[in-house]
Amino acid sequence: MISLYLAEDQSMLNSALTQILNLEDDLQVLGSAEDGATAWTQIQKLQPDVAILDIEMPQMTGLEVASQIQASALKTKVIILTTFAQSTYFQQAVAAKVAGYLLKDSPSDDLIAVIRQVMTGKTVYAPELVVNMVSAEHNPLTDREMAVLAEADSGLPTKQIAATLFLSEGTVRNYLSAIFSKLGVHNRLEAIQVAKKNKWMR
Amino acid sequence: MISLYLAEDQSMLNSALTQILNLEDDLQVLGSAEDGATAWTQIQKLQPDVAILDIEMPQMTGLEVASQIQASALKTKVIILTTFAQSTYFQQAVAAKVAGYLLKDSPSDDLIAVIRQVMTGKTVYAPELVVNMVSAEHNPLTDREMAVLAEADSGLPTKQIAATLFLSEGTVRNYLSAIFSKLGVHNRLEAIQVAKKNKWMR
DNA sequence: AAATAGCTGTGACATTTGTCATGTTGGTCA
DNA sequence: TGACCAACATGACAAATGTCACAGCTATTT
Repeated sequence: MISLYLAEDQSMLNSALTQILNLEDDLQVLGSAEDGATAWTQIQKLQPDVAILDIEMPQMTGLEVASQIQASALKTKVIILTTFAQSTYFQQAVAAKVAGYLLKDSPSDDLIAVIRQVMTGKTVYAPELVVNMVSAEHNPLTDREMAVLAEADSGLPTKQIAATLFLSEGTVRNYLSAIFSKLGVHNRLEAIQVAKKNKWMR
Repeated sequence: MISLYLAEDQSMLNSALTQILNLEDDLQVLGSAEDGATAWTQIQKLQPDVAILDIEMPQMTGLEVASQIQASALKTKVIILTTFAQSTYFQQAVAAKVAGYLLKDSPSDDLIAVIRQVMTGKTVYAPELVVNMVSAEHNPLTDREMAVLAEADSGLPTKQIAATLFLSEGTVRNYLSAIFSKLGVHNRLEAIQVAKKNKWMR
């Protein structure tokens, strides 16, 4: 019997998955949560064989919970279950040594299959991710440039950006100009869009 | 026996719901799709008692499918199942005379309950929506202003906006200026953010 | 030691953006 | 009919933004 814990903040999916997982003879859901913090507390208490974690949840992300599990050397194996194939998320997940990474864009039977596989010691990643990894454009912007762009994203004018980052206005304009030429655009709005499309910022 | 059709583009949820709905003695899922277009074709063919539709789907949104169903005078009742409580979506759904509007932020048992209720002729809306409706800020921008803002959102400079909307540059700047003063901001980026936060645009 | 890359700055300039006053036209509503 | 508002426009001005060239400083790499 494989014991499970499920953390997923979308109630509809949470309850539906809990039910179908419990239908399997060899699977048992010990509990479920709709936010990361309660999930982490419960996981420590229940010590399930496998924790199925969504990434974007209130209070604590699934990735944070995964890191905690790893840091505490629990025997619990982690499967990340998320919507998007963002390579940054995936990289963090690999860093936290998760046993599986599955997209919500796969049928529920896949989840069941993955659960059984990780219990045999295998590591299972959604194939979409590996493809995405290699083809992912790498961010040409420097840390400082990203910082400036992030401020610009909140709609601040040059003066405010300069103030919050302790730079001169000229420098901020220079950074923005450099960003534009690197990204092949001519204004802040477009630059932000390109950066978001490439998942360099959210 | 109540016959159902399910349109939901997230496979995980689609397959999980299909399974648990089929577990109920009085419910039967005739089929399911992951995009609006196939859903609409299938619904015409199968004529289910109830169609459960996600809104954001490839090819055709759930709201479009709902309108088609209404226009064709099918006996199929529609339940919209979606993530966010956006009042614009909700209003469109009401306009399309849907029988139910449920958030994914409710457990799957609620869905089952709602299915049975709409079959008795009731109309069921998630309570969160009614609350949201009254408290929702209404959009102070005119149609034309919205059109300009939409173009601005794609990062186009004034000249391009003017060209695509067949306006003079001055008019475009005027509209933007009017928008800013209505929204209490001073640049495009902020205006777009306010508009999106208030769900006036996506 | 030299080359490279990132970080910071200045100054000057052209262009774009935002503001304001003002006007015409057409539709709606009391 | 008169008041009002949306749509569209011009012109003029101030402010913000974007571009370019140039330069000094500090790490890191070769």
